[in-house]
Amino acid sequence: MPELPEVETVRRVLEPYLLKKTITGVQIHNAQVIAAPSPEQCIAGMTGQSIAAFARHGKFLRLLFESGDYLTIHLRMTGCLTVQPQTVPTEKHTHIVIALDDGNELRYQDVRRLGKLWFARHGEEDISGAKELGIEPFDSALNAVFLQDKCRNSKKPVKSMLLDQSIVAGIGNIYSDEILFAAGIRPDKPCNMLTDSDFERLAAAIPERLAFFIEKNAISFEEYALSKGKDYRNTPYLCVYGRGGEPCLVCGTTLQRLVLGGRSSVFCPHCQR
DNA sequence: GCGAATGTTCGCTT
DNA sequence: CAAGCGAACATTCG
Repeated sequence: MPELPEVETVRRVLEPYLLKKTITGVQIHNAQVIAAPSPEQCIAGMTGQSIAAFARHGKFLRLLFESGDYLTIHLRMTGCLTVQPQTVPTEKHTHIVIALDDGNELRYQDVRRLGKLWFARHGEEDISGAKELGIEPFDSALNAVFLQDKCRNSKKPVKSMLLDQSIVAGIGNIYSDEILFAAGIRPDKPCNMLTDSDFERLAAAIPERLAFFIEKNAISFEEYALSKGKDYRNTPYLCVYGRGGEPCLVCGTTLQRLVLGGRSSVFCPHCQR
């Protein structure tokens, strides 16, 4: 459950089932996903805590406790959070189970185990990397001038700039391609070659596309639980991602695939310049 | 069997 | 020294 629209969907779906709940116990089936501190400290630190908020920053999720302590979660490629009754058997690859006082459990499942969780005390330095994030895509500070400033001295492909979490937080490989398609810019166009008009269209396309996909991802708690948190409703609405070799939905030109920074990128050579 | 997959970080080479 | 690669993490799927 990876990019900002999916992470925001998880947050919205689970939030009502987490707020005001108290943690009655924590099971760690695989300590590999705990980045810090030790599993014992995580269990001792979280047990008895009451959940005050469930927040998102870029692709990070954070459980904030009444005490000011907090648990930061990054799902990376295949991490997945669900809230299920204790009576429902856990799925394969469930690594962390956080029992709540209403009989439900917050479960962390991750096939590839690339995701990470960090528990931290109030006032303790956050080492998750979340504080190195750039601005949120929906922040009014995200405009053409902001992007232009970040791109001034860079010859990097514009797609790499979009994937840089320290500039704009939350964009990943799917939505960077979708944003560039919407903005009509080739993913390999160097940042320092972007025109004023490119920056304007890019600044508009970022929040527009992400908001569109958050809306398309909307799902009820029940449906989310049924699909084990793995329902990817965005797929039917993707214009370019995963469609290399297929015709462009706008002009019919065959979509091209290329590799940038080790990530596959698909674009329309006619619509994107 | 091989390559790729919604992400990030580290280490090595330009 | 910055930028830009590939590898690593680990598993599944086509």
